[in-house]
Amino acid sequence: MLQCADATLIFKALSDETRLKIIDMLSCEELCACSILEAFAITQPTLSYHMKILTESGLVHSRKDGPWTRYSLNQRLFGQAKDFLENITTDKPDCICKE
Amino acid sequence: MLQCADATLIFKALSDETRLKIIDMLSCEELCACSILEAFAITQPTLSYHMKILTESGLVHSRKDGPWTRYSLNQRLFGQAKDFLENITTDKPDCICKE
DNA sequence: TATCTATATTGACAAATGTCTATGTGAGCA
DNA sequence: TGCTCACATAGACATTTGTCAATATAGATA
Repeated sequence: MLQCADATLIFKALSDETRLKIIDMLSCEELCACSILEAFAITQPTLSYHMKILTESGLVHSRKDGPWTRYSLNQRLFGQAKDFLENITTDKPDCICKE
Repeated sequence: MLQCADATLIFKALSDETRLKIIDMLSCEELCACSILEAFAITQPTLSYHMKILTESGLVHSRKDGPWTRYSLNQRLFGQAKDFLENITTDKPDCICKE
C-alpha cells in the first residue's frame, strides 16, 4: 500500500496537462523521447524535464537503447494509485480521524 | 468522462500531503473546519486555503450550517478520477498518439 | 577521428504554491 | 447592541514549478 508521501509524488507527476498527454501516448506503446516531442510545442529540454518527473515518480519506466531512451508505463504503479484513491475515500478503522 | 484540464485540477488538489490526510478524515464522516484543524499543526487560514483548493477541484463539498462550514467527500468525482486514470493508461483508438 | 543525432544538465527567470499574520464577515448569544 | 466563535480574505514572503537558451554527454557513423 502506498504511503501519503509516495502518493503525493505520484499526484504531483499527474498534475500537469502535458504529462497527462504523454501518459496517454505511452498507453499505446513504448516510445522514445523524440517521438513524444513531435506531439508537443515544447523544447527538448522541457520534455526531458517532464520525463524526469514521470520516471522519478515511478509511473514511467525508461531504458537506454543505443542513442535513444525508450519510455513505457509502469502499469503496476497506476494500479496502486487507484487503490490508494479507493483506500483514502473509504471509511476504515485506522483512519487518521480516529487517533 | 473528465477532460485533461479538469483532471489536472483534481490531481493538483491531491498532490499535497495535508490535503490527502484531510480527504482520509472525510472518508469517515462529514466534518467542520474546526474539527479538521485540530488534527494538523497549521494555522486556520492555511486550512481554509487547503479547503478552498479541495472544494474548487470538486472533490469536496461544503455546506454552511449556522456558524460552521461542513465538509464532505464528493465520492462521484473520486470515481471519475479513477476512471480517468484507467482510461489514459489503456490503449484506445482515439489516443493522441494516433492523430 | 570528426561529426551527427538523441538526450540530459545547467542556469536564468516568471509564475504558481503553501505558509504566515492581520483583518473582515456573519451567525449566535448575553 | 456588543461580544464571541467559526471561517474567509488580503497581503507578504520563501519555495517550488515549468519553461527556455546554452551547453554537455554518449552512441552511431563517415
